[in-house]
Amino acid sequence: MNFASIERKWQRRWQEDRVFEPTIEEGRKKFFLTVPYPYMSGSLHIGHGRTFTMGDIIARFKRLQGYNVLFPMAFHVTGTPVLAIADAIRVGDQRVINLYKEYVRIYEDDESKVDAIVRSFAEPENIARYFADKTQRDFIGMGYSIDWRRKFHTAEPIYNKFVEWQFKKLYSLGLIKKGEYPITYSPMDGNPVGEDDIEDGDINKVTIMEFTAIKFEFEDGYLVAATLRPETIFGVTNLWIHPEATYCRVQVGNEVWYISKEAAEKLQYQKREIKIGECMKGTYFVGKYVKEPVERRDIPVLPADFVDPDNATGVVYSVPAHAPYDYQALADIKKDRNYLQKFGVTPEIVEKIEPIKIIDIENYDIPARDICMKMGITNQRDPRLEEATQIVYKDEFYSGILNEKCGKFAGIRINDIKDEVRGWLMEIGRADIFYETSRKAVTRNGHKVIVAVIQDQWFIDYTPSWWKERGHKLVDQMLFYPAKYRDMMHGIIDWLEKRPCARKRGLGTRFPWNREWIIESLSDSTIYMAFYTIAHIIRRENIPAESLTEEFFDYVYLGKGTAKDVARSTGIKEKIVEEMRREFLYWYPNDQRHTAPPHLSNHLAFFIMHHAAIFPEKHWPRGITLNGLMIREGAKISKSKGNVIPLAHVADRYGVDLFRLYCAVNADMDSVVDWRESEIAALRRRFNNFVALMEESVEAEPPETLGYEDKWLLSKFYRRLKESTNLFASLKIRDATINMLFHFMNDVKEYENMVGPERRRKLVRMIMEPWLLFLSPVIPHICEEYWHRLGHDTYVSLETLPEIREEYIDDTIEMEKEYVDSLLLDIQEILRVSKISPKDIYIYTAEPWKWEIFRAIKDVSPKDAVRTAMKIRKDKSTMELVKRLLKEKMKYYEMDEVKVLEREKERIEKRINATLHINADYDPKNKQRYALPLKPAIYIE
RNA sequence: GCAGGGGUUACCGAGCCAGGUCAAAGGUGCGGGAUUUAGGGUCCCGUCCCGUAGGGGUUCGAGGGUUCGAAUCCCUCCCCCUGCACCA
Repeated sequence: MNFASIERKWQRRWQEDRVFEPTIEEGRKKFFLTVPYPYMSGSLHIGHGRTFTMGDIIARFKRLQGYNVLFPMAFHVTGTPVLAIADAIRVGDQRVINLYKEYVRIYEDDESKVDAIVRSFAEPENIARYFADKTQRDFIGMGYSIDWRRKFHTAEPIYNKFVEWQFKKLYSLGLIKKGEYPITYSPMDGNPVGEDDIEDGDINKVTIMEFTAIKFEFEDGYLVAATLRPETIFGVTNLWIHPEATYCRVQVGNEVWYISKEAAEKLQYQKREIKIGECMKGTYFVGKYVKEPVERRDIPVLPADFVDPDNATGVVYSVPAHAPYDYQALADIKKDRNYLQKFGVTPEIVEKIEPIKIIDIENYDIPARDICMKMGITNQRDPRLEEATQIVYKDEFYSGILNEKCGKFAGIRINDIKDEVRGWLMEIGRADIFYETSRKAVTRNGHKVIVAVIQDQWFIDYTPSWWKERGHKLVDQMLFYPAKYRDMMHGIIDWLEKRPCARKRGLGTRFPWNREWIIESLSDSTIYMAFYTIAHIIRRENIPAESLTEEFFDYVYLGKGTAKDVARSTGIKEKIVEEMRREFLYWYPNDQRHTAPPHLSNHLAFFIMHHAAIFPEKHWPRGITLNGLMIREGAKISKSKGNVIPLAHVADRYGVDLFRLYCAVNADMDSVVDWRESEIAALRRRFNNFVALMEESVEAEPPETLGYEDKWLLSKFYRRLKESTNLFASLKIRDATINMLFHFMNDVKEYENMVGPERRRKLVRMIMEPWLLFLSPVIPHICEEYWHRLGHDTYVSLETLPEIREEYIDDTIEMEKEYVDSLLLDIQEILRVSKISPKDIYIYTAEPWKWEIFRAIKDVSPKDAVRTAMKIRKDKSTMELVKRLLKEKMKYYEMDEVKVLEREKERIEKRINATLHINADYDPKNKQRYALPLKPAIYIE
């Protein structure tokens, strides 16, 4: 059977018949499901596929439940990556060109065509358009039930107008602010740089460190040392400076700072009014004295090689009691008198320096000294000093307490005091902030990356309490699955502060109040689900972007003003304006947003907050569901690992239904699913078995009368159908599918063993329709195929859930089967252990009095069971019976054991190949006395 | 560091939130058998240890505790994974 062609056939027919293009039907319940649109910097792979697949499975299940389902999709192109790719291709970056050729080859065979297409990618629009087009094809090829009429991409003018509207709403609520902000920046390029622009930025992230720059009085100004541990200022004994590095006199506002040349250059990008004056070698400072800011003690400036002029200010202050580097440098210098003399420093200056201990901590005396001795470090160039620093820092941070040398901060834990010390130093004008990158970084072009402070950065200010309150309220009202994410979302909302919302580069929407800025990509995709409700009408009517004014959106989304006025001012027909308003009112709110957990702290938080700010409560989103990521053979899927499988290859290499089934079944929604070839093979076998069952029954006639075994299978089927319907409805898609597919297929196997394949064909035919219906959300193509081969001319994709035929669910029949099965198991175990080859098997059922006792104690607590039983039949054997019933944990069920055994006699005999004797008088080992109700005694010869 | 998640019988992976019916689903692998089976298919049985009668023993990262009873609840410890903003 060629699954790929079956899949394509149904996908084509769904498209042709516009099966997934819902229209509003007043009075019919609707369900509006969204999955975040993918970013179009390349083609998608199976890892992305999991989320869209789960979304589609949910959409399809909701249709089965009778909802009018809208499941739209669009494409995200906002931001710098697409732009950066276009730039790289334009300048002939071979690495990028090859990567994109790989992408394009997924879809094109002709190599010259590949070349041409990739060349066209020099224009970013072309990248967006090409991959949007191909991704749509991929999605159709995955069988997703998407309404494509509503698609758009985020650089389109009509979308820009929508985003502008959103920002105007936020602005009028006072949520758009302007201020300073530090970012990573390339002075050579004159641009901010993001992760994508930095060499190895994705592997080794560059973050921004906030150093405290502490000013030590020196000559006409300050020698400025930078630190990440401002609280150690109380223990300063000297400064370190690199003797060979260049330092400059810098005018900072009305102050004079002495810092390294590199630092001075960085400072130009961090502060206004910086003037770099004359420069000098580090030796100029060596041997001189500065005043520390707390007690204004004079401390010396000493030379040290470990100082990096290209890190922070290039000046370091020394706290030998607590910093292993400082301790060791001091020790080295004390040992090497010649070194000092080279710089004209008298050794006595150094001799006098003793560590000043300012932090009390258990198990340490002088922490820096202790750790150096413990680790055997004897030289300031020892690389283990880094580790030593980490250890001391960690211990001090968690359990260290500032001692009496620390003035008003004495007695406080480091943990709690860091920022306060800095605040205090800044207040008294002795400290400032100096930003530095967390590691040395260069752009992909090899240009240096520094931290710059943007002076007029636009922010969205998430701090207003009214806004957070609304956000929390929204979160409380919505469904979260898995539920644990609700608490997390509350935490995220609390944590949100100001967020830059515009950049100078990239594709997207221009900032309404300053056209030089582009609205940043996560800020432009917060409430766009609303845009889906009208996008197809905008297209159908060819409405120009200029008509999509603030007034227009105010009416359509918020009901402000009148359609008539909007029509007059925009030139859109009043009827059409009304239609869009109706469409929005019908579909909104977004009932469920399905995505993956990485979106939680960014996109989903903004999604919630922006809805909370802009829309009335009745249009707040109703639910968020999340599935875990997909990995492959235990490893993360990534281009750099070379283990990517494009979505476009799924159909041919695996089969779409198989992929969907894997997504549904191979892991719980919230855990990681591992795409492993060995598991796929196993799943394929079982999927094929299912298909074979269908194939063998599609032409069969259902049975005319029902026997005991038939009733058993029907009971199993409808019981599982009932369970699985509930499981699915509560989003336990995995459990529902396993139950309905694998567990039930095992039932069918069992059934076939009892009745043979002919009968099985007939019986399966009887339940084929409900079975196909139920499985259709997960494996829609094969279900559609057999649905039609059964003669239906509707689409299984538009059907409703099968009826649960309660009349077939039969406890008695199932219990009787379990009874016989457990008897068989017992017999087989005896045979295995005793190694007898049986000729005759004697079964002794429990005597009536045992049943009487069983009945009597079925609802009695174990404690009172014996007493209750003894009232009925005062005998030692009664007590023994009760004890055994309790021990075996026998569950009460009324049954005529003999009748069942007589009925099943032949089957049991066939199964174990021996003659069965029921309650015969022959009982040489006196076994009957061991018989329990529902657990007969057995004797074998 | 902060936050979240996890460690289950050869492997993957359920169960644990609502403690007992859990030696612990299902699959894979492995062993045995069946099928007029010859290449991987399907079906049955077994797969922690012991056991010539359906039974017993020891397990669910380590160590404690609560309970008549814990893989499941509480505490401590060890190990692993993910996210932490201006980036889509």
